[in-house]
Amino acid sequence: MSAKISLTPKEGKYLTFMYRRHVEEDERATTTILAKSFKVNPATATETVQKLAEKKLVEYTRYYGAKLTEKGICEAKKLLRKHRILEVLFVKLLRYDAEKACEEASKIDHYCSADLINAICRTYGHPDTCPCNKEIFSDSKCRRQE
Amino acid sequence: MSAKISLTPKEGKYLTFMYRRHVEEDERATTTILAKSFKVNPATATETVQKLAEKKLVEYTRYYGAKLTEKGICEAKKLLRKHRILEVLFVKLLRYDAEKACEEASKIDHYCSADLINAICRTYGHPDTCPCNKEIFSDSKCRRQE
DNA sequence: GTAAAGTTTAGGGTTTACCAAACATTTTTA
DNA sequence: TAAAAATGTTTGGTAAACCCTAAACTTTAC
Repeated sequence: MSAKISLTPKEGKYLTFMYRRHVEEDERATTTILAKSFKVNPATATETVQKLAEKKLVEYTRYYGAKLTEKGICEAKKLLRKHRILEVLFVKLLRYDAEKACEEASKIDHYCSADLINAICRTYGHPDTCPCNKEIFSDSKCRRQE
Repeated sequence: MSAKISLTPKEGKYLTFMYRRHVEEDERATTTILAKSFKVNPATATETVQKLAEKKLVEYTRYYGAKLTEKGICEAKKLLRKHRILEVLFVKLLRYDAEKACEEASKIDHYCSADLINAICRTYGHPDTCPCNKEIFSDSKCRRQE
């Protein structure tokens, strides 16, 4: 049993943002980039990254930047799964366009239980990509409970 | 233009709880009842009710209890609409039972935009009751944007 | 090697949501 | 009806989540 990780909504947003950099770009996110992206003061970004480091979700090197740990990657994937399954729901059920789907998903993804997300996932036949063609990570509990 | 009301998640829960008492029972909610329902210290319930009173959402009389104002009823209905539309979604789309649907709806109702709720409402043909047969209040913007 | 750019620290601030203990009011009941 | 019991409020905290400015420090690029 690993200690349960409790993420705040904002921490979750940082994590998913960093995941994208991590896999799509050059591996690290500087606090300045984070600060600009989230429109906050650099000091605030530093603070949040340090919180994530305390929780062992990122490896943080002062003046250099941060990089997700295995644990961080795992959490980011869980969140991205939620986000992307919600996007699928909004596009398929409500005919939202990808952008609007993303916007609405962002408002609630953090608050949705894994159970709820899995139920949606099953309903749509375990989609493997979101409306903008990004991977939807799988959850071992999802197919098992069919 | 009336000043925009900003409700915290907890305030929203209090408001909807009080709405039920207001229409289904004896019109007032004492702080003790609220404290018991939300499993908090009576002092906390008093504090929250006072916040709602400041926002003119309830009429609060010390040592007696609180009653929703027109504005409070209006806000409560907006929240209950969100909650109940989500319940419909979870029951119809995911075959959740009413209780589980309620539980999951409670986690996200506060964060869902009126737009999203209306889109779901349209998809299900403007249902007028939730899975437990309670009224789903209408939103004038919902049918208009068909 | 120094100046500019980038980053962190220190010290605050606000809001939300709690609690315990002391106090005030209302209700009950003996 | 007066005192005890139940109810409700005030006071004075705590903690977490976000956010900021200003000053100090480190890196980088000339």
